[in-house]
Amino acid sequence: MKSSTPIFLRVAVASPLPRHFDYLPPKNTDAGALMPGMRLRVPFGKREVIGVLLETAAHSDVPAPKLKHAQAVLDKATLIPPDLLALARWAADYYHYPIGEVVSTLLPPALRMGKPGTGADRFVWRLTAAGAAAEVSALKRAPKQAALLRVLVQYPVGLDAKSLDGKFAHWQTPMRALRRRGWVEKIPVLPQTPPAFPMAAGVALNKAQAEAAQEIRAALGSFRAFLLDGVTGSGKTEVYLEVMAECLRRGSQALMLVPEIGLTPQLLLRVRRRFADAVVFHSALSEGERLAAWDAARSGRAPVVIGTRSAVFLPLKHPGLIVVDEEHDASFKQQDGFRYSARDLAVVRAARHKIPLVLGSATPSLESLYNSAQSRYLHLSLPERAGAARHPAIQLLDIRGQPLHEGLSDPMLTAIRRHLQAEGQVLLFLNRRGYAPTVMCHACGATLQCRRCDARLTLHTDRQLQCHHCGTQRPLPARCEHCGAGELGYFGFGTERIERVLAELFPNVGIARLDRDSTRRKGKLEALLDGVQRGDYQILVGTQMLAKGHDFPNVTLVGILDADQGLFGVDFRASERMAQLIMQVAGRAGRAERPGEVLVQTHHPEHPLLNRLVREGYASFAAAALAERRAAGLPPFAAMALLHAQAVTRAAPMAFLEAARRELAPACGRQVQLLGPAPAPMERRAGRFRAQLLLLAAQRALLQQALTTALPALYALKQARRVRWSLDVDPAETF
DNA sequence: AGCACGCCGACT
DNA sequence: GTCGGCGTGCTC
Repeated sequence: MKSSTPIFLRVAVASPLPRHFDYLPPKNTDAGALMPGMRLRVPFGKREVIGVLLETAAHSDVPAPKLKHAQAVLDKATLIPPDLLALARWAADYYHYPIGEVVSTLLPPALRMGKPGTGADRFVWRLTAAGAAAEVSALKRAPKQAALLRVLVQYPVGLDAKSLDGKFAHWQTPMRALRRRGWVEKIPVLPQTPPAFPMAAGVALNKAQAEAAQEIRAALGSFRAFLLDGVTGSGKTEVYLEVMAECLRRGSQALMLVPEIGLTPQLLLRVRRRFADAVVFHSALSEGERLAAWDAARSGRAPVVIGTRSAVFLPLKHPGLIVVDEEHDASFKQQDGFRYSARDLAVVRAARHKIPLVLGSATPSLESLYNSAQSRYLHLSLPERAGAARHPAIQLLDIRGQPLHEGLSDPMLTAIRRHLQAEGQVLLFLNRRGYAPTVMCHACGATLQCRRCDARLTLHTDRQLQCHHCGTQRPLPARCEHCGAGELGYFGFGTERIERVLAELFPNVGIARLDRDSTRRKGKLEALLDGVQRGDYQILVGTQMLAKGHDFPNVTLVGILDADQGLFGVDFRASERMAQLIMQVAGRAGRAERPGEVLVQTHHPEHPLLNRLVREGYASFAAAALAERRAAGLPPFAAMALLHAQAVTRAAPMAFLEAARRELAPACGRQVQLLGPAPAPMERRAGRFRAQLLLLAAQRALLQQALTTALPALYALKQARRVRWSLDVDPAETF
């Protein structure tokens, strides 16, 4: 039946334009069958692109002559479920990012490019009563139909497309013929609540774990956010698994988000051991694997999905629970393009689904601690370590004026010897890879600089100079490029240098170095970790790679070689990061019955925050750090946004931001502070000059309002054309 | 983003 | 004489 009222399609088109585009329905299409979340092929300028239908509307603001017809509908049913589409629209608003790009990031690449959704379980074909009674001999002149009929007879419940593909080369045409005869019917399969996912029994929980699990379990079926706070080894994972199991028993799916580096074989093994059908989702999957995982989540076939940041956008047929493990981890925040926080979106998503959310961490972000204090989250603590191990004692080593042997103080070396003699393993943490971060000419004092960045080059043991900011490499020159003298000295320490020194000091001890360089080759990380477990190595030297995800049960001494880096960073979150890193690394020690020892080398043993951390623990540190944030009017006590610009010329970013400030100022009023513009602390990076403008407001709504008001004008600025600019709402780093 | 149009420099 | 540099404009 044709309707006389025109229908307009609001379509999200992947383009950097912050709006949707209106179209007329495709010709010869029943517009009533168009559902939000379907993909459309639409003409866009001079080309054809894939768009996603956001909604249909009875009117359009676009002048009629401009409106074009969509070309075709690519999906028979809604591809992106309405709840997810709504989340995308919310996120596009919140992050002030173009809706087309946001919707595009929801889709796995295969679907983005217009390939058909797998749809394997959406329809089955089965014989009708007439078909079952039919004589195959009546199909003598249609052997393909006859063969198909013989197959279908064996499957009274029907076969889906995937099964048919496996049994029959070109079944579509004969199948259509059989349907015309009325012998076969095509039935949509309503993905029913998965009746019983196979699930192994869990381990017995201790009292604190059981209580935490009980609190969360009781919230299933409603929205409630929990901050599950427990030191390394306190058994957060068992609590997650227990609640996930209950979620599955109720026929719902559980989504678990983990940091990029946290998706370790160890964790996967634990999850898979409990839930054999758990599906993994991360950006390293192939196109086909991503599509399969996406579809498994969407159809409800996947009881558990475990994935990194982007998994927060997976469609879920029966959402029941979201878990964010290591919620403080920086990798939940996308750092380019659509700069969303998967952790924050998980909270929003759980609230919209009316399901519980669990944020877990041994070192919660100050944001989450603040939200707990405000009673927005329920704070659950797992106080002690599971098993017998005690929390390791942390001790500061004052290295001011102390002799250092290539970065290692006497007390540190003594402790290393002592623990090695006691047959313990030693873990040394230094968040700087390479051999030496500075190469300086002894004759003229010039340092070797990256040509594309305002940064010094790091020397590596292969005598290559590497820029850790843009990745460029060049060989170490024989003489100074400035004065021609051949007196280049190497200053500072990286993991490679520490490794070499230790090899000289402890010639008979196995040393493993774990950093991005030593684990670049596939399988190398696993091999090193296996070696550590087997006891091939007694000393581990490494970067933050050591802090995350891996257990080192025989490590009894943890040495943090340089705690000072984080104390005076330019970013207001530097001390929070350093505290989290120290606690995470410290947590690697003493997993077994042996108590661990943690030594922290510092030039600032009297630093108040560092002292709080070491003497009283992370919670005390966090309270002090939060008090500082409050006094300074910084997040989480204020809402922040960062307007960032970069260009090959020095002037363009500043010119754009000056103009942006003029546009923003009236919208900001006195309630929203504008700070800057100012060149970024490292102004030039990878050949581009960078600058930024900071927006700060006591109330988030005011900040959002100012951005919403002024942003269209920013897109229209002529200075915008000369730069690459981006807006970062809730920036994780202020550069 | 992509794609086209448009106006000024060094080459088959 | 043209090929092509990137400034400018536009996408329902």
